[in-house]
Amino acid sequence: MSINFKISKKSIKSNARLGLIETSHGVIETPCLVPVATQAAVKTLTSEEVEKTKSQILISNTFHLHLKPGEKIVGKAGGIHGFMNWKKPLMTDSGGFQVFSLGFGHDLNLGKMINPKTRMGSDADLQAEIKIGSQPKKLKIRQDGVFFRSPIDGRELFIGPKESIKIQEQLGADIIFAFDECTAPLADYEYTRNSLEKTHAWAKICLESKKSKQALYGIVQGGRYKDLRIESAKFIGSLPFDGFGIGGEFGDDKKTMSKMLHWVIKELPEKKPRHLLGIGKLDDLENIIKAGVDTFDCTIPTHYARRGIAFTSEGKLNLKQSKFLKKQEPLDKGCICDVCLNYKKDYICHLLKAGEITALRLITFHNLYYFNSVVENIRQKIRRGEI
RNA sequence: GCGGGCGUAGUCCAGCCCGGUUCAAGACGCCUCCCUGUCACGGAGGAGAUCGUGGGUUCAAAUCCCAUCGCCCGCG
Repeated sequence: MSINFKISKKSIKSNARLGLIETSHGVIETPCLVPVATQAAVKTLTSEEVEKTKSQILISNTFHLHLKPGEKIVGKAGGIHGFMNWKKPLMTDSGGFQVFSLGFGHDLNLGKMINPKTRMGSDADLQAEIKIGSQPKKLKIRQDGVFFRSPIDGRELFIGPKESIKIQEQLGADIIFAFDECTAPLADYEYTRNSLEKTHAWAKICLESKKSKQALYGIVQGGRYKDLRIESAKFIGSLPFDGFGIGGEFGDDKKTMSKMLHWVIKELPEKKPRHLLGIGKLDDLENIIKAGVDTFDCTIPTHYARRGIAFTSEGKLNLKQSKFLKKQEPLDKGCICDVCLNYKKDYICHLLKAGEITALRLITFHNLYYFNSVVENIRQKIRRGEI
């Protein structure tokens, strides 16, 4: 079966809504965080442990699994579900983000958000705008798809909409995404428009080439340009997708993000689920949900955990700081996750300083549980009509 | 007792032989910040030594000389 989306409540104070996404691997309560399992693993945790963090669905990556171990291996193992022993729903990202991250993102050393503090490039890079006709150094973006260079052995490989769908069909996630070009934040208007046209053409090809019963989400792009965002949302929204991803950049502050999401979400069909790709700092969650986002994936809880950062009701804590060696208290006083019930900051700080990977496991577990709890609370607030 | 080696930031150590744009480099550690469709052990920045001690040579010494203390290795 594909998926079935039911909206159980719509807020009158915002665009927030409560819903259920039914899949053949179970039901997801939305709004919902989608932890990232790029290579068919939430880094540091087993699938059983991830389940204990109240995670409902994971997102894996087409590009990475295609390279290693290859979709045939995963397919023979019963798809990603069987391969990683994850019994709940799954998504796969299409590889579209890698068009950006391995392309201009790599060249200009930038992330999806422009953050001048961390831009390490030369002044020329800082000024650079990506103009129409320009190509990333390591890959070729063509009308029919993208020539990548394998980060593993350097060989060239081609992924376009057909290829991405075919791979995703073998990977077997419940929800798959159309192949897109995630536009770089420094792309100028003309580049973004041109890129958008490719993403739109690819969206149609993805719909046409899909043979499975997996749910397929189209992806809205358009960069920071209002007319392009609206145009993209109207176009992608008019196609018979099962849901919609919203990709690309969203400014670097909450107001901009909300504003940009409103442009898009207003144009998308009310009755289909919306997934915000790659967004989800703790501070973003309530905003994006109020804007009408149903699901969103983000590496923040897991990635930051591996840098020793724990998210708590007191904010984010850098557990590597020596002061935590003196704290005999859980990461978060109010948290009832296995880690907070059993371990204290002093021990986790020690493990980090000693380079023990157990520290990363404990923080990853807590962060996921904490994020999922925060989202659960937001669902409660919507249910009670508070937001 | 004799001969040899060593003594530079919290740690390991570069520089000394050809004394002056290195009055001090690097690594680890420490501190702060950064990381939004993934990158465990990453990026940026910062604090920290006046070079064992005393004296001498010189315009100028961590770098040369003398003495002294401490440690190490051989020989007695």
